[in-house]
Amino acid sequence: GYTSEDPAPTQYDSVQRFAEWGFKISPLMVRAKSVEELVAHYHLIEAQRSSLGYDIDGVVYKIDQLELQRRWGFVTGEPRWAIAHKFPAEQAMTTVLRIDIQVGRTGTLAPVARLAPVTVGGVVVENVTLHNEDYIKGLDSNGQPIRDGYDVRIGDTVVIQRAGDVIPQIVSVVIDKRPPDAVPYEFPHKCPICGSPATREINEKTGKEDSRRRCTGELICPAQAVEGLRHFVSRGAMDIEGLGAENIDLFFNAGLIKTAADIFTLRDHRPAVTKALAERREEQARQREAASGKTRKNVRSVEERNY
DNA sequence: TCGCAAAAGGTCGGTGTTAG
DNA sequence: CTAACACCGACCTTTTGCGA
Repeated sequence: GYTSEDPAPTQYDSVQRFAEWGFKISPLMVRAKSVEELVAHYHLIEAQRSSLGYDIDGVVYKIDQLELQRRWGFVTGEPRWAIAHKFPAEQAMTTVLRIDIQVGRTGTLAPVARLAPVTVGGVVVENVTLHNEDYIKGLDSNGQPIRDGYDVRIGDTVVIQRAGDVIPQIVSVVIDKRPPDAVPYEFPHKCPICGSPATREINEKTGKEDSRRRCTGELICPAQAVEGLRHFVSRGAMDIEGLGAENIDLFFNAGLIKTAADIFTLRDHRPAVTKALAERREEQARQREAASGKTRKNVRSVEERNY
């Protein structure tokens, strides 16, 4: 919000003023004088977490003096005068069913692990990004081992968490549960969409191999074409309302849009556009019909298995 | 015109990369 | 070391389109 002047010279006293004005404030906020006091209070709140009646994922430490907050300012959109101390993320165990490769706008082959559905932190997680070829092997971008150096294989039992309580992430591989017939994942050297060679470029200056393998098909690759179109209409680019990723897919598959220029002559193909939209609605109606009745029960039974 | 459902838009916070 | 940015999955809000 906006204030014409500070309610008080400090964070703590400002919030106390809010209380005087009738706002509800958290009774758990304290003013600490040392790191030891901060950490002690973190553990105090952690102990009360489950009985609070609302969800929290940690605590935030802030510089009390508002003048100092202004002086310290921000770096990359993040304040230098406040930092979150999060509680350990909830973890869950599940298995890797498959590894799919997605092809992005720039041709990047992005591996995604499909998981047996598992509830973590209140949501059902079925996918987790594997980032790149080396990440699957158990190496970070500097060649250092991650997950104790274990690779991820189809059939593996893995521990996942939602990093920052948001993004699914594989924490570790339960090596004792690896099926005896599990084999190392072979990262494709051909684009799964267009079949063109997928290569890792060498950085000219550093001589280092790019961590990403990319499809060399460029314009002939449908995946790159569609992703390029999605990017073109996205908020960060042309920001075309009503023409999102779903509709780009529909119109591309119907042959109505092949390049960005085709978007601007869509009006000349009104009957075909209407037909494509109608067909999608019918297809969705069929799927709803087929799924009705059993979907919810299935989802619930999957959740129960997790416990 | 209204109510409903689906689609689209927007956001979050991690990882990972490149450029300078 | 900083800055900028792509990417990812899930959730919530807003908009759109349909049938009554």
